[in-house]
Amino acid sequence: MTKTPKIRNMEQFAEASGLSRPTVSKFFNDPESVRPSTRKRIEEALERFDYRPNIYAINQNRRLTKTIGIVVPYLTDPFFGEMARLLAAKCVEEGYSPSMFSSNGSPDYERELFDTLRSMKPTGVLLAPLGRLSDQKAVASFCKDAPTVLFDSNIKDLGLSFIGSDNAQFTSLIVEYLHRTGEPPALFEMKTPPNPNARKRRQGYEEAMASHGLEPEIIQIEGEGWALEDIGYAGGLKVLSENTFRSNTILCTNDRLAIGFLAACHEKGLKVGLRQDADIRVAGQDDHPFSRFTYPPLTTIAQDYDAISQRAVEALLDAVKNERTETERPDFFFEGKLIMRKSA
Amino acid sequence: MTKTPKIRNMEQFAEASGLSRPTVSKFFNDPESVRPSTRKRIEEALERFDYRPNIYAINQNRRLTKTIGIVVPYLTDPFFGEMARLLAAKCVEEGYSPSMFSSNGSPDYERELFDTLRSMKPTGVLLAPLGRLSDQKAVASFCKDAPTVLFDSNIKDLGLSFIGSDNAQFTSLIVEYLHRTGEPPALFEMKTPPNPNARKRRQGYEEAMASHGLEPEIIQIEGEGWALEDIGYAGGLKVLSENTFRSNTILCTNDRLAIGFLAACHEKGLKVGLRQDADIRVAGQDDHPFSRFTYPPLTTIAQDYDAISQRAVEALLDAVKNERTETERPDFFFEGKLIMRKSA
DNA sequence: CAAGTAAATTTACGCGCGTAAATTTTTAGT
DNA sequence: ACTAAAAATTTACGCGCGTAAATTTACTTG
Repeated sequence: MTKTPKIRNMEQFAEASGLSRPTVSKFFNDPESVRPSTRKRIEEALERFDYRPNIYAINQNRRLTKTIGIVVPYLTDPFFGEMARLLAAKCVEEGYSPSMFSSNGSPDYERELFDTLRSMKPTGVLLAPLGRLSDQKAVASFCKDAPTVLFDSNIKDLGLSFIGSDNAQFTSLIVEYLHRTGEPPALFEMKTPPNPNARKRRQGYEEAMASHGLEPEIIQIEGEGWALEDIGYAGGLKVLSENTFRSNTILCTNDRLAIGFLAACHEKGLKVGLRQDADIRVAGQDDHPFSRFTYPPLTTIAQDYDAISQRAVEALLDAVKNERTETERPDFFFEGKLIMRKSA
Repeated sequence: MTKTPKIRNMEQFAEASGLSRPTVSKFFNDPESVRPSTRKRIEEALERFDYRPNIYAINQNRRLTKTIGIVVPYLTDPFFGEMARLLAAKCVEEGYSPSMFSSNGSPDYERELFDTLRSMKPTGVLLAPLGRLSDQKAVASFCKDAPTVLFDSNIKDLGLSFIGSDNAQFTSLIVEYLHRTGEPPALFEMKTPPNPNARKRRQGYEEAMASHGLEPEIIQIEGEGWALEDIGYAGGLKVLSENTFRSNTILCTNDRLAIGFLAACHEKGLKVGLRQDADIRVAGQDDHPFSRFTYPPLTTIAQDYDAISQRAVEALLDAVKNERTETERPDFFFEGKLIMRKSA
């Protein structure tokens, strides 16, 4: 544990391992780039003298650093917490240092983060933009400055690639299920959703209903920002009081809204679920980490967090490696899996 | 928006603003350290030529960087997501750049993070250790290397300070409430909790019960790790099936366990809540972001996230400023507020 | 307006490393 | 064992900034 004299810099470490500094430097940039025998000598020296190159000195001279920025709109949202966590882990696996940021739902702060990220000279950035709230010009100019892959929330033609969900597939899958097992669903959504996925899901809903020869029924609620549970709760109370919708099956645009809507149902004394004596069925979309623990457990469409984060990192590194530009912009839309629980 | 010629370094920026480089350097280290008139000149130049000092070059020469590390055990847990988010925001307010990390419940990865953090030469680190799972020696040696303030999870005598909750107060508050409004609670806890707060809360429970002249009743469940909802659910199913406890009021060590336990109650067809016709009352501790939306809404004790994060940053910067050592180690335990909802 | 002080400037060095060019050593191939 | 190729070494420069010391300039106070 206690390692011998203190190594101050690469010079001293090179001396201690009996090599020259440039060779050691090569090793740290790519261990494969030196002869196996020298690699072994360096690795042995690393055992004896704990030394790590000064990250700041390294990065000062690199045009691009071995860093990847990760930006999510709101870290408290477990969906984004999980994404940030998985993305960071994948970056580490690939030998990069991730830097995580939360834009906290604020376009101003998102813009500040762009400046911070620019000054970090990262290899690339994995960005879940605020969506509708984002300063579109700022995002566009940032994407020009740093290799950026968007995820979760798409902005047309921006970035090297977009990784997200096939929202239309999500909705058609669950509409089909709900229709097959009971009344066709009404869609419960925000009038002005912060995230563009909502719009795609509405379109998906309309198409899915049409394909079954059904009349769509859309319930739009008020509310701004990212406190989706609150918005779903307040909006739910309102529409349940006014009783302005026909269907006994409510499909929420996303799980967070559904979680709020469920609370509103309980507040109104409604029995939720797929049993005969239930008053209403409720479904969500996303398979939020908590959806398994709502009452009743929420029927929803699961995103494949792991696949999405994996692909996002791959797409970024691939684009950087092959010096792709925004013109190609391959997008990946992952399909969701129906998770049948007791709420619908 | 389009700013004139490109500034490559501080030299050129100094020239452009008609000042010398050392003066400009002083400005960036502390804008107050230059005369108001020169400050104005620099700020005007900043408007015209967007320039930001190279962070790597800056940090290379500083013994300590203007960086603060933030480490949480698990970013997907909204409690930690929220703490990380708030801590990062406070750091920014104080003029520091936060770096967030999640140790992902892994002692090995926590140790790796320590090395990463060491090489970052941060001004300080805000660390929520894994707790019982942490490599105690590694934490201890890290605390010696970098100014570290612990939060959430205390490890005896380590770090410059500890910021957390007054766990005994939490428990006594809610025990008093539950006792006053119905049967005194049984405590529902993990046999081997990952976090030391659990132990404190059990002690608090035992004391509180004793102070009311009541016999404590402790229900211990199996389970390892941080998937607390799952553990609470599985453990809940088990104890509800065996029906081995007397009280109709269950106080969970924390909200996440309670969320799992609630799901188990529903699975077993139990009516939860404070109404006459309910079978069981359930309460938690922490006021987890999701607790407002459980069914029934969870009665709990609220941590003051904002105050805790504020104090943690203050404590760290204060200790660094005054070069405090681990010997003093002032600790802060915040009191909780009873949040009465419908589950108990 | 003088002296005294505070601030800015000039000059100069160093941080720890990347990296290029020229040279020497080691390795692989016949 | 000899040669060509590969790898390592030596030498040297530069990156963008912090920072110290000595000096000059600007501001404050009576």
